[in-house]
Amino acid sequence: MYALVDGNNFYVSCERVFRPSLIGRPVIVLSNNDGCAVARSDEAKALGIKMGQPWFQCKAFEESHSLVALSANFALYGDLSDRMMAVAGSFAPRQEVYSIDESFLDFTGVPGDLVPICREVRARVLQWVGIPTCVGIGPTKTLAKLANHIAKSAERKPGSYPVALAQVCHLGAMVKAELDAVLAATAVGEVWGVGRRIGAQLVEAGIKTVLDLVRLDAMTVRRRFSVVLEKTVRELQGTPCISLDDAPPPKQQLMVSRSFGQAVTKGVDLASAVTEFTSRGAQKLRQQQSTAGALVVFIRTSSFRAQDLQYSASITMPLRRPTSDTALLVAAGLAGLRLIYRKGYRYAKAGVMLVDLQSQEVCQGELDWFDENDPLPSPIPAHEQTLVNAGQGGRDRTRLMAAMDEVNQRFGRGAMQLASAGLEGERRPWSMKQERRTPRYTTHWEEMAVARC
DNA sequence: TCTGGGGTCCTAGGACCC
DNA sequence: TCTGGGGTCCTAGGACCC
Repeated sequence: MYALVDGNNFYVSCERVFRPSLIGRPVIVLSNNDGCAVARSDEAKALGIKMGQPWFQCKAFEESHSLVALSANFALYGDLSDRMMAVAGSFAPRQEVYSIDESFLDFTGVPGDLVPICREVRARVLQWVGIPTCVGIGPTKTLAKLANHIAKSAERKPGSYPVALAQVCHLGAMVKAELDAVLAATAVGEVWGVGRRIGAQLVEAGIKTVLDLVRLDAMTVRRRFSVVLEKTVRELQGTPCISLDDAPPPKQQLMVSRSFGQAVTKGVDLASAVTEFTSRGAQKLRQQQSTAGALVVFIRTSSFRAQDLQYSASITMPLRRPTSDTALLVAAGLAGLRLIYRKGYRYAKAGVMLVDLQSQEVCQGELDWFDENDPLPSPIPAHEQTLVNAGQGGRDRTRLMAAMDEVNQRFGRGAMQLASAGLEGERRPWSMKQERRTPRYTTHWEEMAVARC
């Protein structure tokens, strides 16, 4: 049996841990640049605010309904997530952390009734971390996900499901008639793996509820739709097709991109953004002990600004050899930027993708030689190449990167960086708008919560 | 004025191989 | 007139997830 433990309105719940006055009020958390709502409290959902709705469209609720809107505080959410995962994980032999607010627990081999165990999981996460959760239990991951959805609905919307299913719902423990009734009351679009597109196609074909879907023949589904949906149907029927992944493999690609806080026109500002994004990417790369074989850099204007001239471009920069060296990757990124940058546009976003990732253990050997008349010069400037190629150089660079990561770990992100990243403030006109961010209570000494008697 | 930032998997089709 | 039967690898695009 699997259990899915999922934080309720996670970002909002994190904010409420340190500001209990927000409990009971409509609260939303905004995406980067305070762009749109990415988390909503139940009260905010009741106001009709949709997931992903632009902030300027719901701003009026601030006045009319005392809506509280906060900038995303990922330092806080990430830290509370780690704590929540640790507490939940202590209950089962295996755990897969699926996203910032969800983890699957694998109870295979654990004796006894899982419902009281999962109630205890819920209670302990609430007491030790302060985050309310719901738990769904089922013989497959898809059924556990569905059970979680039902547990949440039963808690939020009384009357939608039997009260007994609220907060903790065990689909594997139900008798058939009871299970069928619950599945018949759940829309097909709520199933994990059924998105907007396939959901609409299913409804069109008369398959409206989960019960309709679970009663289909898996092979027919494969023929009429896809093997992906076939797996989903088999999972709903109780046959596990998606295994628990408690040690996810390293990422195959890494992306760092941001929309800018304000439109950017100057190349030098784009260069500072590309430097920063590439540096972040290189750091992530070293964290998972990978190297990148190529780097994609892209810039684009805002498609929402119809009155602006539109431009979007990207370029793939192959690296001479796979690397995780910040300076080399940034050099490639900036060389790419030079090739795609055009004057006269109001840029809204830039990003860097690191691709062709492989383990840093793998290292293709190469003879060191340079031909000044090389008709296809490498994108990496010659002086950078000599830096790494010069005998000891490789090892020294690795130590340099390790030292940089350590400094930034200890003194905060950005404590040590490349000069082309620019300094805070006017040298970084592209930096994110975050006007409503709460303190990073648990990760920054100077922002720690103060208790007053 | 103002619209996020990441990821994965699968399939089809083309190029190429023997 | 008649033109095989396997493979692999790569890329682009679509669908999904949070």
